[in-house]
Amino acid sequence: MTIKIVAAATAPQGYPPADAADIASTLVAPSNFLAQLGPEYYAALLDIATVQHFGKGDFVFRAGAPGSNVYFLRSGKVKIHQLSPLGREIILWFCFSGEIFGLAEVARGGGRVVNAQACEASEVLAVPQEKFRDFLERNPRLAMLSMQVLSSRLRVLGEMFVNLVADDVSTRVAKLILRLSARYGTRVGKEVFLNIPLTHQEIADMVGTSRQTVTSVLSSLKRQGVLSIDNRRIHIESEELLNELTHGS
Amino acid sequence: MTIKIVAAATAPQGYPPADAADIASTLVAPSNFLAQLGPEYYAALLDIATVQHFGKGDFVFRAGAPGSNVYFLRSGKVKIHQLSPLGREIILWFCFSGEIFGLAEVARGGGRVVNAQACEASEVLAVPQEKFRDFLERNPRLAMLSMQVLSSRLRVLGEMFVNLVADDVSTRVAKLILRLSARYGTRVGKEVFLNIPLTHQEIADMVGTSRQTVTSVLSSLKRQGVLSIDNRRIHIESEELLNELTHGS
DNA sequence: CAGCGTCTGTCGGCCAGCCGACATCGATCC
DNA sequence: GGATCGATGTCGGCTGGCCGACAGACGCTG
Repeated sequence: MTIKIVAAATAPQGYPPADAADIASTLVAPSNFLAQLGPEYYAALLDIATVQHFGKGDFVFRAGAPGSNVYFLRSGKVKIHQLSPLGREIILWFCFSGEIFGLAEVARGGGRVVNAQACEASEVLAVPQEKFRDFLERNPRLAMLSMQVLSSRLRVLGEMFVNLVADDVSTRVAKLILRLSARYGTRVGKEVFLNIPLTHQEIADMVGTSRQTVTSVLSSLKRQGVLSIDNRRIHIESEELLNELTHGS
Repeated sequence: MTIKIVAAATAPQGYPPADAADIASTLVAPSNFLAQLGPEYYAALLDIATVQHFGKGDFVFRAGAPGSNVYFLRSGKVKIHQLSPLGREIILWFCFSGEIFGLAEVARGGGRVVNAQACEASEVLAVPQEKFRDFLERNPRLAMLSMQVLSSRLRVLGEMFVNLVADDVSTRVAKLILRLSARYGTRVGKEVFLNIPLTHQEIADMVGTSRQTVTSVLSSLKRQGVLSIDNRRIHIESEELLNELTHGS
C-alpha cells in the first residue's frame, strides 16, 4: 500500500457545463437494459420472469407496498412518481420500452417509496427479488449493468435537483424538453420530434411548477418559433434557440 | 390518462409517509460501506487502494474531471456538491467516515458531474476504477452492497427532490434536520445532538434557499423551543415538535 | 492588542410564480 | 345531436422568499 500526500489543490476550475450532446451520450446507452443484454442472458431472464399486462392508469406498484419484484418494460410507458403529502404528484421519470424499473427498492430492501403507473397499455416482465439477486450474483456483468442503470438515474436526478434549485421555470421547462428529446426524440434534419404525448400538468409535475405557468411558458416558446405542439407531442423547430435559452441569458 | 391531484379520491389505502424512524432504519445501514465489509474484504481492498490525505477545502475531485477512482472515507468529512451555472453551490450530501463516494461516475463511466471537497482534514482510500470493477466482479456480494449504496442515495435524493417541490422553506429545513439527526445524531433521552458544524449558508445550499431565509427559520425554531444551536452544532430539544412541523400543519 | 475575515441577525423593497376563476375547445359516450 | 370530462388559455391579486444592505459577533492571526 502506497502512502501519498496530495498537495493542496486550488486548481483552476471551470469545466464546461454539460450540454445536450453530452447528456445524450451518457444517458441513452445505459437506460435500455434489455437491449444491452445478450440473447443468452435474455433467455435466462425469461426463465425466472412472469409476464404481466397493465392497462392505462393501472399501478404496477404503489408507494408503501413491499418491493418484491424487479420489472422490465417490454412495451408501453410507465410513469414513476411520488405523491407529496398534499397529494401533489411529482414525476421522477418515465420508463420506456426496454427499461428496467423498481430496481432500487429491491436492491435496498424495504418497501417502495415511489409509484409506478402505466401511462398506456403496457407489458412487463416481473422478476422476484430473490431470483433477480441470485441472477446477478451468478452474472457479475449484469450486476455491473444494474449499477450503471442506478448511476444514470442518480445522475439525472441530481441534475433535476440542481435545475430545480438554480433555474427559473422557463429554463427548467426548456431543459426538460432538451433532456427528453436527447433520449427519446427523433431527429429530422435540424428538427426534433418527440413522440411522447405530454399534458401541461405532467410537465408541471416533472418540473415543479403549476400547470398555468407551464401553459404560459409553452405558448411563449411557440411564439418565439422554438417549437410547436401537435396533439400533445412536442416538435422542436429550433434546437439551437432552445439551447440558448437554457445556457446563457 | 388521469392525473389525480388529490390522492384520497382514488387511492384506497394511503400508506403513511415515511417518518424519522423509517428513514433512519433504511438509511443508516447501507451508508457505511467499510463497516459492512468483512475484515477479509477490507484487507483485499487495502491491497488495491492508495491512501490520500486532504486538508480543509481541498478537492478530492472536481466536476468535469475523468472519474478514475472510487473513494472510501476513513476519517474526516467530505462534501459532495455541484455548481449551478450562476456559481451557486448546491450540496447533494455529506460523506462521513466509513462511507464510499465517487461510485456513480465510475460505474457509469464518463467524467465527474459533482465536486467532492474535504470539509476538514480527511483521509481517504482511493481505488482505481478498473481494479474496483474487477474486485466487484470477483465478489458479487460486494457488488450487491454497492448497489445498495446507490439505491439509498437514489432514495434520499428522490426525497430531497420531492421536498423541494412540495414544501415551503421552513418545512424543508425541518426535514433536513430530521434526516441528518436520524443518521448522524446522538440521542440522549428525548434530545438529539447533531455533532456536525453547519453554517447557515451550507444549510441553505442543501435545502435550496438563501442564507437569510435559513437564518430567520432557525431563529423561529429557537424561539419555539424546538432546538438550540451551540457553536454551529444543532441540538434538538423537542423532536416531537419538529416532527409535527414537517408532517401536518 | 488591533485588524480582518467569516458568520449571524434583521429590515424592506420587489417580483416570479402560485392560485382561484372562468371561458373555450376537443374528445368520448350515450 | 347533446352532455360530460379533461386539457388549454388567459387574467389579476396576493405572497413567499430572494436580494441588497448593513450592523454586530465571533474567532483567527500577527
